[in-house]
Amino acid sequence: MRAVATPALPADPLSPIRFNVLAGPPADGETRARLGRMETPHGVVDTPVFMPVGTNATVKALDPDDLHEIGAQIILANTYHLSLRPGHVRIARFGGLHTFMAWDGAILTDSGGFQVVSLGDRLVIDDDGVTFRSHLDGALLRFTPEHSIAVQEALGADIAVCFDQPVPPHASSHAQVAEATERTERWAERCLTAHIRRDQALFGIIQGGLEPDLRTSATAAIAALPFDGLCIGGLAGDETPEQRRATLDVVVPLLADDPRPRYLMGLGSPMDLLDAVDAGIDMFDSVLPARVARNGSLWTPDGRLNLRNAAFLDDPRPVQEGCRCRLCRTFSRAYLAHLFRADELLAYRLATCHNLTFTLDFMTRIRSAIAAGTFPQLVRELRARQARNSPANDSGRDTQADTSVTQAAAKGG
RNA sequence: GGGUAGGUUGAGCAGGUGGUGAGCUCCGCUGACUGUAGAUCAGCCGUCUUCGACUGUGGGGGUUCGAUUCCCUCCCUGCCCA
Repeated sequence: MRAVATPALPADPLSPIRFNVLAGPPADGETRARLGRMETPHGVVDTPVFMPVGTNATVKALDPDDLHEIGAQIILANTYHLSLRPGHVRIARFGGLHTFMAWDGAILTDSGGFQVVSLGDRLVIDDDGVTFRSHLDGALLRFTPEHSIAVQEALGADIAVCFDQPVPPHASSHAQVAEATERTERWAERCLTAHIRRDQALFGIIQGGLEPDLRTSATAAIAALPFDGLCIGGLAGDETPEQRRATLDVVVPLLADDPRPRYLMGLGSPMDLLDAVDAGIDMFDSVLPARVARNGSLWTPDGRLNLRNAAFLDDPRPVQEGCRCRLCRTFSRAYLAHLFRADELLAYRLATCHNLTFTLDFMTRIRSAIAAGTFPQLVRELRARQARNSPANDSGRDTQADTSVTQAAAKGG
């Protein structure tokens, strides 16, 4: 299959981002994990990196000071949501997303393509673009690759992303996957043509579902275009970890000689991140840690705590012993449990601070292990711990086991 | 003391004017969440031997084949008048 591999492009000297692999995968092939450093117009991003999601120009419940404290170097915002409200033109009048939301770190905007899937039945897709109804007021809207790029240029993030058509999540036939994948390839070229801002990077998106042949062709097609980075879409859905890994094992080797960052869209649970880093991914984003935090689930090395459970009402301990976050530094489990029951807003901020700190510290530990050449040991250790903590018949999506597995990682950092 | 409206599963209610009251919202319990229409959603929430069964409409009594419903009486609560 190496024959299909994309001819390596030289790094674009005009690219607004500069990505360097500091520690590449060892020659023995035990892992494809790599340590990187991405320079953006708004600071350095150490990879592998997790990007907190701030759909509406805010990481829900947090402000930029919180984000800095957590250690966020780059966050994600959403083209679709911001174009509807408050409107990208308005944001542009305020000098762009960075000044509007007072965030001086890096920003990546998602293209709105994901809404094509998440807005489900309300849409009609044709070769030119997507027509659908606003989730805010039902107004009929149309997104095309050109429109998405125009909005993203107005928003002015450091990195824009191509408008794509994610593969429908459930039981898609090969023909349906092929249609979405090939359309995404055609749209990628249109996005590239439409994108003119020189101070903004543009990433292409590889689709292909779980079909090896389509992933192969999509990788070749997208990697052949002069993007600044490559996204892998459609892999944070309802597939199993094994299916995801198998797909990454198709895509990433084709990019072995490619100098650009690889971004797996939508992944966020600790074990999933570990596996994907092992498969050679550099960038991630997910709503998971923040959403789960708002709903009362706190990630710790010993597993996941649901702070709404009665057991925590009398628990004087911090959520996680030794954690550096705002919550654990100061407050008890009992206090947080009380805040959740009383529907107090502070609960959301503190819980979000914790889960994002946990996730970013986990990434720090991963980077340290890669730098030290001990990443394979880390993977083995955490997988063994997961196997120990979950019954043999485990489905592989047991979050309890998943987070408990990160104990060693959290301790190390 | 007189009048009046009530007393339904932790709370608040719906329903029921003689023919099988376990229905709702809170509270409570548990689970889920992966490029955010999500501070959301789902299940449970009288008892038990839980695909079903049983009990339950303030207490007691009466009429009746049958009472949550009709009658008597007592208790409790709100309001009005003394």
